[in-house]
Amino acid sequence: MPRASRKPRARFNPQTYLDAVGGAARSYPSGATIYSQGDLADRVFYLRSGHVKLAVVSSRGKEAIVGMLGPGEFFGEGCLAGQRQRIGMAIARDRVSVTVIPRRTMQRLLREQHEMSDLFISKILTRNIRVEEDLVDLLFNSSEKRLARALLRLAVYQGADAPPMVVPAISQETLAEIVGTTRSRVNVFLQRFRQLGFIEGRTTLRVNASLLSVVLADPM
Amino acid sequence: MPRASRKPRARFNPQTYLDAVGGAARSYPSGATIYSQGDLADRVFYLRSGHVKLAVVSSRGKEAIVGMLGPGEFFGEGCLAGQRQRIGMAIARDRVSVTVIPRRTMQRLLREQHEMSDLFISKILTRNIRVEEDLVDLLFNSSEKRLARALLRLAVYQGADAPPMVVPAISQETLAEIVGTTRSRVNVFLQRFRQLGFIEGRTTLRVNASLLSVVLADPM
DNA sequence: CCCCGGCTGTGCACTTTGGAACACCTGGCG
DNA sequence: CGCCAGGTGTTCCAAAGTGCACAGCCGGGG
Repeated sequence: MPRASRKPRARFNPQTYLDAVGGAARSYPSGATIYSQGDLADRVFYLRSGHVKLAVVSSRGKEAIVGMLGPGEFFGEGCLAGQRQRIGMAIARDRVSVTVIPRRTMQRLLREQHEMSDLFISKILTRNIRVEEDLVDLLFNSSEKRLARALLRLAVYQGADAPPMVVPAISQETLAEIVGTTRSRVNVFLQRFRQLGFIEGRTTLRVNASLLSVVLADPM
Repeated sequence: MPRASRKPRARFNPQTYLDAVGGAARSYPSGATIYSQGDLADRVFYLRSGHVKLAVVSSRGKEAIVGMLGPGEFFGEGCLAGQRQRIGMAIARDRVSVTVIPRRTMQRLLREQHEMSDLFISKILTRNIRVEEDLVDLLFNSSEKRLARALLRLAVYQGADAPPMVVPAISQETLAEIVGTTRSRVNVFLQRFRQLGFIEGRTTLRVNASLLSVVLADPM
């Protein structure tokens, strides 16, 4: 193989390798639980299509969202670091299809396929950075700013023409869990943003990114 | 080499490999800044001895501690995921010696040395889990519980005889930054813990682990 | 021996947040 | 057509947390 080329991983499809080692395809309907807290942790998942939320529930019922993943991401990788049980749960947010790789297979794959391990490391590091960002966000910013940040992150660029980005329908309840606060609070802030013209619409809301980011800049 | 043996990484010294690729040794006095926010991110550090704190400062001066590292850990690895600038700072907490590896060298090393990449992945995943724990801790628990948790984590087992573990001298200010609250608050809780007999001593404080963990179990 | 800086002990006013309660809308379904 | 479920708009109060101010303690250096 031409591994002397300068950027060998410009387009690399991990699926090929995962299939080659016999990774099992599986799919879940929206809302299905892929694994839950306490389950045996002995495989890694590769998210082929759809979206997955990673959440943890506290002893007193509250739920916190620690990650929202899209296609091409890995999850359940804690087992590679010696974790025996899942410390959180993975829930399908829409129709999801994954490839399941047993722990040892994944370990072997990471050793034997450079590109695979490159990709994996880079994904993990990126997730790591993301979680750290969330941590400092939580430490530094008020719920209002965190909500603004979350909205900006959730918003997707809708074609080249429309500047107002759009947040794919999400309940205030879920927003609250992402931001780490209560629904009533989210509601109040959303209202405020609406009145200031930062967002509009009810279920799927349109976001004026440049306006909304004013909230973040604001001293307090 | 006998790589057929079942547990090849039982004792694996990464330092050998780091030296082999020309990793530069460097050392810092206590309190020195290893890198700071905004610096060019083009190398990875391997912590040979001493302790390092990873912190982020907000636009309004507050400082948050996102990690406390000990010997054998990597840091500054964000650059492997395409980060151009350091998003936080690394400070030596005592006399520290590190090995510095340029980004590309590290990437090559990770591809070519299985054990290296095994080790690295496992370290990164562990850190990841740790940060996620902190995140949910912050979301679920009150400052009091977080402080209790932090104390338990900081405490080190002092020889086989003495059940009371010991927290290596640390200022209330730093504790506050770790826990994510204010010093006055930390002070109050420490006082409370003292009165309940959970801890004793002033500068380096002795911790009664089993008693202190009562705080964590407590409903509220 | 005294002063100074750094850490600790404490009180207090002000803000933010959580949690719960209640009315309202809207779409689906019998 | 009326009911129900699930999400939304709104309000309120007590609990938790922040920021600040000020006093005390303690060790080291002039």
